[in-house]
Amino acid sequence: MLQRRTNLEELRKLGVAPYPNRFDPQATIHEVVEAHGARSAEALEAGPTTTRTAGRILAIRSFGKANFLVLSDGRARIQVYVREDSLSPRDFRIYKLLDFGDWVGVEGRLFRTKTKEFTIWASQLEFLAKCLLPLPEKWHGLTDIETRYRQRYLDLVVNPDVRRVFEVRSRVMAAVREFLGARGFLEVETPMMQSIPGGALARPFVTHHNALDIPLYMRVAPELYLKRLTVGGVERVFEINRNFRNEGMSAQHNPEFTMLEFYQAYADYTDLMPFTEALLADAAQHAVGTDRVAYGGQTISLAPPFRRVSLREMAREAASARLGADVAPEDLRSRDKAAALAARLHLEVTPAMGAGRITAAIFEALCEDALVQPTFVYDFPTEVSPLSKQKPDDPDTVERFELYVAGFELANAFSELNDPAEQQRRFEAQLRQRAGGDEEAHAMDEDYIRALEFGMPPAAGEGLGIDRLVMLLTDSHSIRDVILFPLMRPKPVGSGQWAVGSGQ
RNA sequence: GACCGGGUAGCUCAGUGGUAGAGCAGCGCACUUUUAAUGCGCGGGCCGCGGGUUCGAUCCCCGCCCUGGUCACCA
Repeated sequence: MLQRRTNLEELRKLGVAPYPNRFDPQATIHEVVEAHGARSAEALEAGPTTTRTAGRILAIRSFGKANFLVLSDGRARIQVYVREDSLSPRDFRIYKLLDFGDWVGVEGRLFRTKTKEFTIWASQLEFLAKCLLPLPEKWHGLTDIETRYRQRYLDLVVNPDVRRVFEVRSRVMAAVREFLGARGFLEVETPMMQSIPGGALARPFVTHHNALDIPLYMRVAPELYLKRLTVGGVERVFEINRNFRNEGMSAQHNPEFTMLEFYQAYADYTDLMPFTEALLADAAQHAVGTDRVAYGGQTISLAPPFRRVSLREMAREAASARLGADVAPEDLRSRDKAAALAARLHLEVTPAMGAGRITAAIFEALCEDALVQPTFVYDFPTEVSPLSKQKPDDPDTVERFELYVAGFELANAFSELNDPAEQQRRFEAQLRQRAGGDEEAHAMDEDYIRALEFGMPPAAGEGLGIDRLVMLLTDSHSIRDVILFPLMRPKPVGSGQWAVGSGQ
């Protein structure tokens, strides 16, 4: 470390700016490799090509008069051949002061070494920035998971696969926007700070606005605002942005996560199933070039159509299988019978839980993990779906589905409840659950009721977890692997320790 | 929140109740096409923090902090 500072001072003495303001590359390293990396030694000899590029030094190999640098632009790497008699005395003195991790620009002719390595024969060297701290070791790299998340920049420097994950993520976002835009959906941004958090059953983060002296909540979902927009006549609308939920963290849960929500007027939940299939197949095709993805040693096919099963039927079958006895559909309809069934399955049931919540709990406990290939689980109990529309012939059931893939929930969609009186009753039921100790129960939102009273067209809406989709497409098994700066407990930058992540 | 594992050099990791170890990285020298370069030499540590047991603790005991995984809740 001291040596690096000494080298920086030596550069200054040479009149070399250790942090110059700009450099003019002709091409990125990635572009140079793309354009010329396949050319043979003879071809490079016959048609000499000079290039000018820049990157971070990932290796220095010195052999007396023959010296090699490996530069990276974060996407590709290229070797640079440095010899004293090809450079000006100034540039060679710069070379002697380089450290692993420094940023440099080079200009030179492309060729292949005796070992066929594609290489730039440096004729000019520009110093671009000093790396004062040692980078992780080149062979084992950076494997400490905590440091990888806290100091993602080091992870990106040393682990090339990490860059790929975030390139996939970027393409997923672009493909989703393109898909929806092409179908007439308007992208909007709605409040992330809300005075009444709503649209999902979850505990919010609380903050405070000083000038208004009011509490504000970080949104748990954009749902109620997007539906207000359908009231306003925006027939197709979507938002991709962060939601915040003040709950536990796990391999599938980060306190802030990115969700796509979209709403389509005049449609119901059955319309969204083929729509979702097409959206996912398209996103996969654009992001990774295939709709068959490897995940945890299994192959998951995102090719339509996906399997469809009713939630009650799945819960009933799974309970029957677990108990080795036939469970009748009625056993999930009455509260007493459902509670007795849950007890036999060793599931915890609170007094506030009705037959619907118990059925959902049975499904989650027994069925979720087994849903590896994409599966639409449809027809949820009304009790766990305060914003969904009931089936015309069955008021205890709503028109709702969740899409499960690889054992986790990827999307949640339903025919939107647009009857203000019924919505009022649902909110009141939620308030009773809240009074019964359920902190995730939905709050009353009178302005939302009023909006519905102005008339919301029939519509179907869906939320889709972008982080989880990226996990699926990149074979990532922790949500932290697809979020650049996942939340970490703040940690001081101690002696010898590196810096902190987003928890700072 | 519960359970299991981890915290030793910049990085990756060994290790022991009695002066703290390796590889890589760093520094010096040699070397004109190497690529985990090689060879020789040299530096480098509150062994997570606090207490206890002990003549003596990095090691044993207790507590705490941080962290990875699993489970519970959630998308």
